Amino acid sequence: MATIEDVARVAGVSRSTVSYALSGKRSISRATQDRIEAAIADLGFTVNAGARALATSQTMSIALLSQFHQDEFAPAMLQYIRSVSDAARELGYDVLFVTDTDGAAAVKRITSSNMVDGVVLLDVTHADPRLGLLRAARQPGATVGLPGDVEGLDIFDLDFAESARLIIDHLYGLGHKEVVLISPPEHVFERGGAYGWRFRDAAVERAGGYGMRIHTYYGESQQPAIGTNINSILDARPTATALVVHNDATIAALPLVLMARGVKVPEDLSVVSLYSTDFGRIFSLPYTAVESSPDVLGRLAVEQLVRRINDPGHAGPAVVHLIAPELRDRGSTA
Amino acid sequence: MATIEDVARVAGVSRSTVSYALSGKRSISRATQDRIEAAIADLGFTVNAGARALATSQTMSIALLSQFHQDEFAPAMLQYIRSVSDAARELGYDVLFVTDTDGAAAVKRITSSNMVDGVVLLDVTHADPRLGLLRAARQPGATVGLPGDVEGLDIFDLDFAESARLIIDHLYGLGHKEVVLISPPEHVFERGGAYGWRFRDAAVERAGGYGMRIHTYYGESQQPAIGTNINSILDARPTATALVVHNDATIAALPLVLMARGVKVPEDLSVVSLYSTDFGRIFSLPYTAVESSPDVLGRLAVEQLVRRINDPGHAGPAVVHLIAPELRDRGSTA
DNA sequence: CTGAAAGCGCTTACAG
DNA sequence: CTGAAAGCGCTTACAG
Repeated sequence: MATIEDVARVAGVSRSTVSYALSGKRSISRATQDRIEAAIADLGFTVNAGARALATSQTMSIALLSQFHQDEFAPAMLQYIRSVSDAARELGYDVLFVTDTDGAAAVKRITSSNMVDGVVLLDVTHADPRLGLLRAARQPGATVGLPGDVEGLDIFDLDFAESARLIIDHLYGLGHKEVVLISPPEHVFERGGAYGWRFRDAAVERAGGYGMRIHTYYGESQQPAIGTNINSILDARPTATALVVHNDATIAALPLVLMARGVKVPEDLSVVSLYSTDFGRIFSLPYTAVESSPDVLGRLAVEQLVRRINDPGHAGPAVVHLIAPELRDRGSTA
Repeated sequence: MATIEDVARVAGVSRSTVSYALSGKRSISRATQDRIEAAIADLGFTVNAGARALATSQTMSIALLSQFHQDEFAPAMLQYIRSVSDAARELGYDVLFVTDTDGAAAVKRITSSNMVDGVVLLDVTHADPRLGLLRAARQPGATVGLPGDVEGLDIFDLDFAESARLIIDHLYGLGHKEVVLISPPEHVFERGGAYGWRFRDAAVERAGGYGMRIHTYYGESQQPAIGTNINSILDARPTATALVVHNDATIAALPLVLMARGVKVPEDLSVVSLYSTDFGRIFSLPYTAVESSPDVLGRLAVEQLVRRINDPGHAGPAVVHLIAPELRDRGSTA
């Protein structure tokens, strides 16, 4: 493998001159520059990333920590992973993808061994054990997901409370008086999946303010329980005119269940949900829904993280950015 | 950040002794060992991964290259990514997750800058442009997916031809005489997605040998084209008694389409497909299918890659491992 | 059982 | 415009 030393020798200059020619951090004569470039091409030289990282204390990599919970529905996850990965590359960073079961230990391992310049946390829970270790790390951290304590990290998430209000407002505007809400599985709540109760509590409060009746249920995460669950909920609430689904696995299974029951949307039942356009396409979902914007969230987190990496201290106080929900009307409400 | 130098000073020994205490590569007296461990704990020392990599020429990372084609159905992908990531961690390797649009350039960048000890390629096509660069790299490479030229790399894939035969045999055994096959989208074939024709050609040949009629069609990759496509195919072949689906997006949408048509499985139509158990669960698919085993494939690729990393030259000639298909009977054929 | 020193491949003040 | 040298934080022959 050619090193900078080899390039220097072939070009007849010093190592430092080659290094500066590479970085452009000082001016080099035309002739020297040309000889160096020729030598680089001849030798097929590429900078050794590890050596550069050691010398500069910059790895040009960020870690992406993802967790795979059994009670979570995987298809939505890949969109966050992709958006983080794409955004990172655009900004010149590589991505260390970390899926260790023990996320807290992974944060410690990755940060203390200096493998990355920053960390993005996905699937953040209310009292996420990874947060403390990330705050203690010398690298900056950003999360997708709003934890209970936002201190010292840049937080990005959809505004789930506002999403719920937007949906209730929409249904109220259409004259609905009795609504059913299917939330994430109970396990998600127990685990501290705050998006579950942020959405539900806001929906209940807003509906109450309008004098609407709202019945809330936990959803399931696995078939065949999902189908059984939907059916028993609909059986129990025959007078409800609208169904709000805040649960990926449930909304994915809904078209089939409703067709089997002979329920027409929106004639017999209005349906509103929360998912990304891509997710909707994957599952052929025809429902009006709040856009969950995984692409936007992943990108925002990475951009802010890179800002902190490049300008520690000057990037301002920690940010909590809840993006405003948008309702995509697909005609499933009436 | 504490360095090995700090640990040495606090413990009152030399850097080399600390290093050996860490690696266990030479024996250390009990007393010295204890002092070193105490110093490490006091200082919260962790080895700097980059410095170690520079000194040992081992990064303890592998690259995972994934491509996101528009005509491919994303949900299946995450399972390969997960299995590679999990297997790598179990073997002590971290994973650099690379999703650059230009995969060939990414292979070059990652390998020539020495960021990883080996490379796993996902979504490999017949004449994949990444292969040449990976062969030219000094790091070993493994693929999930069978390319046209298998030279110099370890290849892992499902035996799609045998999968097709298994399915045709199964249908023939049940007395079917006319079968429809929906393949991956035409774009996948054009792009060199060899699994498409390996499956189809074997199915056609085997069916021909049995005197069965088989009608082959390309599937679609996006709604609403998927539904339209399925309906027009079924309309065109009313006398076919079995449907073989080798297409993720199509099989995911099939239950709804069949229910809408009032087609009962297996009474009116037998259905056989090819997907993983997890995939089937996500889409609530009730069909008999060949297990695609993403978890097994990802793991095999990583294990072989690590074998090569640890024992270059002695790990034997390049391997082409096509795993034998298994049919999971879920009662969707008669 | 332990230490001093060279080396991994870069970058960057310091000097001229 | 360019070079010699120190330093990033480790590992590992070489010596004793």
